[in-house]
Amino acid sequence: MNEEAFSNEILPKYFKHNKISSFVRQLNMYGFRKVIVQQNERTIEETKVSLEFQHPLFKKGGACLLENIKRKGSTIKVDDASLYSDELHKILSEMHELKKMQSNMDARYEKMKQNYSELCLEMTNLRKKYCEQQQLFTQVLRCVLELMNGSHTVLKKRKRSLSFIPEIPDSEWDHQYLHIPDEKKKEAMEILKDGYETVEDKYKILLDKVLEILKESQNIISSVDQPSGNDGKDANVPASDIPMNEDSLTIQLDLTIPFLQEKITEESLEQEPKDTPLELELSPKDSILVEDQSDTLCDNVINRDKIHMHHTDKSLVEPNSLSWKTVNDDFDHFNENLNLMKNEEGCLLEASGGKVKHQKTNNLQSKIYKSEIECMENPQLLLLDGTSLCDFEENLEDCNDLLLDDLKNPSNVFTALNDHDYAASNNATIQGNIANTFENIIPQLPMEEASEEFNVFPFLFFNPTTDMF
Amino acid sequence: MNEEAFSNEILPKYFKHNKISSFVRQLNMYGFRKVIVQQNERTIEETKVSLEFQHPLFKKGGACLLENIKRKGSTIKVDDASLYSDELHKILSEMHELKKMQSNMDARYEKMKQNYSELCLEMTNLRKKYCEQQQLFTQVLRCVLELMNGSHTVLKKRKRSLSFIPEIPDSEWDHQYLHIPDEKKKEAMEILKDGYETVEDKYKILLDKVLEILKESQNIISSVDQPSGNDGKDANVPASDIPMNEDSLTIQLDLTIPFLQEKITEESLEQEPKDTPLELELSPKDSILVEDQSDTLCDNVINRDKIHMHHTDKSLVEPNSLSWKTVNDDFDHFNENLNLMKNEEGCLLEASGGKVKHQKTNNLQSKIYKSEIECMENPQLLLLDGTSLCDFEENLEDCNDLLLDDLKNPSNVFTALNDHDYAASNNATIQGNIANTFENIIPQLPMEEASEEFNVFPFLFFNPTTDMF
Amino acid sequence: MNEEAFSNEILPKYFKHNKISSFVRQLNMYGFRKVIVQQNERTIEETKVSLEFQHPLFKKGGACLLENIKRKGSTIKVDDASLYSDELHKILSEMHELKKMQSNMDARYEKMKQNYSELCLEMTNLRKKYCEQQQLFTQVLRCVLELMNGSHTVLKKRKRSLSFIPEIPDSEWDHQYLHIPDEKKKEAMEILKDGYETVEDKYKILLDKVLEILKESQNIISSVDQPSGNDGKDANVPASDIPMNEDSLTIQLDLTIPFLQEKITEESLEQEPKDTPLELELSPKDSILVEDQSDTLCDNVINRDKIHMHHTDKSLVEPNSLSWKTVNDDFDHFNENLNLMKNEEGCLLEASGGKVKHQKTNNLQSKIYKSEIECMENPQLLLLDGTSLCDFEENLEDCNDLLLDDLKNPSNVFTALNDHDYAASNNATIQGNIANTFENIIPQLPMEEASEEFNVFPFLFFNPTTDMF
DNA sequence: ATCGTTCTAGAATATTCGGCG
DNA sequence: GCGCCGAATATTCTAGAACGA
Repeated sequence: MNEEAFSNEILPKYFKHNKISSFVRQLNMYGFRKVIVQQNERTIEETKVSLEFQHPLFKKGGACLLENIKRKGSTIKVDDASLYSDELHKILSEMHELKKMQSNMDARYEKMKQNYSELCLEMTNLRKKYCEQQQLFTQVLRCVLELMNGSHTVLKKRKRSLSFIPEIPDSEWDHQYLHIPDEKKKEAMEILKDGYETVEDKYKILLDKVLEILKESQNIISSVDQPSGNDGKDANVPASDIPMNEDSLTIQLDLTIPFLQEKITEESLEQEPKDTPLELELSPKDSILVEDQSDTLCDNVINRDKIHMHHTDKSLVEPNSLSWKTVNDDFDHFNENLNLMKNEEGCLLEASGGKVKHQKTNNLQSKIYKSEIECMENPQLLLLDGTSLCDFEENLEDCNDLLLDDLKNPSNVFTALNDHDYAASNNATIQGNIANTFENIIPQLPMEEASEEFNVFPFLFFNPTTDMF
Repeated sequence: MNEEAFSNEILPKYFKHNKISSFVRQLNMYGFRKVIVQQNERTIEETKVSLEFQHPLFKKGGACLLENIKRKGSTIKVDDASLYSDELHKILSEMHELKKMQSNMDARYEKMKQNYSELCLEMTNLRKKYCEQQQLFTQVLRCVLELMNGSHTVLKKRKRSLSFIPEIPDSEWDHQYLHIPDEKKKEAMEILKDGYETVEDKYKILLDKVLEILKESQNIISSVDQPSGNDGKDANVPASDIPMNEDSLTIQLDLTIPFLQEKITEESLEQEPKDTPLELELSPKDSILVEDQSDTLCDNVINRDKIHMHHTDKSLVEPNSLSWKTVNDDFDHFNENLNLMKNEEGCLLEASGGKVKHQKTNNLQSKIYKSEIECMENPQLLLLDGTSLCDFEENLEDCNDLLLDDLKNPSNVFTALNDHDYAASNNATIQGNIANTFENIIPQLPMEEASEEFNVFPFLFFNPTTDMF
Repeated sequence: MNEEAFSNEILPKYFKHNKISSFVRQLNMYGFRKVIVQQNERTIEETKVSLEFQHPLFKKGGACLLENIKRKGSTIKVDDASLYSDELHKILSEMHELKKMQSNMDARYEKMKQNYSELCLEMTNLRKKYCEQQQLFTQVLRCVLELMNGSHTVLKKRKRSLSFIPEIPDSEWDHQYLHIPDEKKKEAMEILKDGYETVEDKYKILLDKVLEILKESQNIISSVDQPSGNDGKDANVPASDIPMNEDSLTIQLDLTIPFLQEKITEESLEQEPKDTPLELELSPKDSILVEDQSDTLCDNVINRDKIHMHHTDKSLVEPNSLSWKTVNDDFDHFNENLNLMKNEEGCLLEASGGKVKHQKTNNLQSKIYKSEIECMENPQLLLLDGTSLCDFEENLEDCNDLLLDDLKNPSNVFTALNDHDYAASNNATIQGNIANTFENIIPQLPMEEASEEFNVFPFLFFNPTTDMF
């Protein structure tokens, strides 16, 4: 009741202080609570000095319970704030992780896309090459077949017109080649056929002549019985009226066999020098292949590819641009028709942004205050601007457009191919992600020496650099 | 009833004030409401001093209910807490969602990457095959051309050296080939010509011999009968002035024509059995097609593919490593030069990170509470870093551009290409994306039976397993 | 100094209470702080009752400063709230960002996947084409080799049967070819050899006959001088001992030549109509190509492609459907075997939903206030349907599986094709959307007329429309 | 590391004022 | 003008925090 007396006299007996506040603090710390008495029950005087505390375990005669009166641990309250804070931090860290993962995925996606593009390039290249090869193959086949057919045709024509006189063959040949019109690519076959037919024609001519000679000889023989003098008639038949004896035949056979051997030897000798450079060129290729199996794929691939394309494209002849011309006089200027065209292209990138708007509603107050509607009600508007998610397809379309653009290029396929590769590598260099390395095997074989006198395939041109037609 | 007395005497007993308004405020705070009486029912006096409040739980004899009369308010804090809690939980759940999505995307990406790698491998394989094929083709062409050229060269050399009766054949050849234009690379033709010329050489040798024999015989005849000297004039014209008797001629013609027919017949007969196995080979293939329509695609496809690749790659001969040698003495060791080289490559993927910054503004509270600045004002800056979203399309664009470019090429990229385009457009029409369909032309022909005795192409080796060269 | 007096007399004058603690609270609330004096500087008495507070703006004569002494607002709470709110909003906005990015990535991934699938299709097509080409090439090679071999074989047979002075050349040939080792498939060479040998055979026959005739004539001559009768010894030499007269010979030649001429005429006439349509088909194609260089790529390309496909596919010869028949009599009905087959398929994607539940408990209040259960509990349910993001991989996997399946298929390429189709259809059945359409055009073209006398490539047929074999 | 002491702050309620309908 | 409420402040009790024992 007497606050001052208590603080000054009693408190120092048990505590190091004489402050009621400190004592109250300890009471609170141990769970004691102030007893609030109704003022009406007491006098104003009493009210003033009310200083009464209570504890559920602090009862008269309950000494044993006192041991359960324990000091309140600290920091329990910290839980709340720290809890929220903890959760927030957790969330924030998770968010960070998610962001990292997303950016990671983005980067990977980019790499993937780049790789995909490169693969598309590869595919396009390969398709082009395939088409070229197919064309080439087709042309070669046509040539061969036409050759076969041509010889056959010639043979037939011969039979009709020539009968005996061989002048016609010449005109026939001319006729044959000059009149073979339109089929841009039948010449090959015809040439081959002509080849056969030529020999066959000669065979027939020989037969004719032999027959003539035989007739003649028979006539002579008969003319031995009854001599006749019609030798001069057959101008086109090589006169072989000189009799042969067996020895001459033997000699000739001896001649023939060496000839074959000689021919084989010649070919062998000629072949070797050709093959040797071929081998020589192959070895660097192999070395390239070996050294290309390095780890840094990107640049290697790009550079190698460039080189490769350079090789191939520049050296490969565009079959379509070639026309077969029958050159009678001079074979030295076959190369004049070569054309090498190039086209270059680029890429374009663009990006647009987006934004997100949002609001928040707090209508909890209304829930809490029973009868009060004053509490604010904040209807929220959460605008998710999803447009940024749109327009993703455009790029793809653009991509396709580029592709189509490439195809529309009126220039030949080679140029497009090279340009393309260059652009691709360029792109790779710029964007920096090279994931895939393709092996570009670019065999290079020595160029075959053109012989002055020989037949040219109508549509085939040999590329000495790539050793390909 | 007595307002003044109440405020001055009663209120201070229970409160620290003596204001009725404060007391009313407390009444309101605890849910008490003023009882409004109709004015007409009371006197003006009564109206003035009406000071009556009521509460649903404040009833006579309902002391127990009083504990349920609770103070309103102080809810703001609680509101906040629960609100935050709610939001936190929302955020956490969303976070979970995002994590799930990301892991999902990661998995998909990994699969995609795997698929892409496989596709890369495919592409590499195909490119290698293409190169091999191209090389093979080139070598074959070279062989053929060299063959032609070789025979031609031989022929010419012969003609130049022998030049016996050479007028007609020479003029013929010259004329014929001089009209063939100026191909830079005439080797092919020369090779073919060589082949022909070989036979032609024989023909010429035969001719020579025949002429010699004829001359001899004529000499004999003339020496028998009446020696004449005008036979040697027409050196190149086979003299047929020698009469023949009917029998010999008839016999010869009979021999010749049947021979040709016989030959044809032989071929026809030989050909048929070839075709029959062709049919036989096709039928099992069809059965395979039928049975291949199994459900478990993945493993089947993979295994089959592996096997297939195994076939092809191992069986294909590396053309470059082959050199053609004309072996005169021993042909048994042609295979020693075979080399099979393989190169393998892979893909690499990498990813880099990015980040997004953003802030948010919440100024709604300020709008609601008129004059109070307590309400939070959270100026926020929401930065959408869109760059991470940018530049995604470039690669795809490039890629697709290449592809489309390829397709658009007006040049004769071949039917296959066009077919492709057609399919692509069709697909595009359906799905709106470009899906390309290629035309699959897969010719299969029966294997020819190998004859025991035949010439081997210098660079070609046949793989019995794959039925390919 | 006098605590009790102060509280009982002064405080009530200015406050509604008389408690020093309340006053101190207010002092603290307005920023006043207790002045702590060193105990050694004061007496114990002083220490006991030290009750001194200070404020930086509470100075003597500084009345004007007092207005700056402000109550510490209940701002802590607001601060907290806004802080949390801020963080929450940040988190929410970031969440939105992440979601956007994820959906973005999803979209891109889908595009990528689609592109990849298309690329896979491309790859498959190209591979198939490659195989076709390879097969074609192989077959052509086989044909050529067989041709060579065939002629050789024929020659050999001839030689064996005729063997008139041919020993040396034959042995040469034999030696040359017999020692060529074990190439399992020498048909190509044999075919070529056959070609040569055919002529060579004729040459040899001619030689034989010439020799016979010469012998005969010599015999005649000798018989003129000294008749002898040893003609019948050579059984393998066609007997030509029956004399002929000139007329019979002439007649026979007349017969022979018209036959050949007739054949030539037939071929020429037949050839031309073939070539003409070829040209006619080519010209429109070219025009199409030219006009395809328009800007609107997609549709143009598509249409062109359709047209082109029409061309190519219908005109390309299906090798499998062709069997080589040596038709001697009628070549007019080869076209009847044309077949055009197409298959279309697609893929389907679908997504299903799911949900996530979670709750959170907030019992912080209970922790703080020992006996109070005021703490709120706000169970929440947050449903996020994330399952829609699942199952994306299936498509890609299917795609790759198809591809790999295709490649691995040990069976021929046709099976791969079929499997592919099957897989595609299967896929479509499972996933239900039509994504990819394959066009399988298997063109069948008429067979070329085989001429009776002239070697036809056994498996190759020329397509005049596409100008390809 | 716990507890005690002291000062300060939190928390709930109380008082007062002003405003809105 | 009245009833009710929001808001600021006041009062009281309790708790946090720093420092020392």
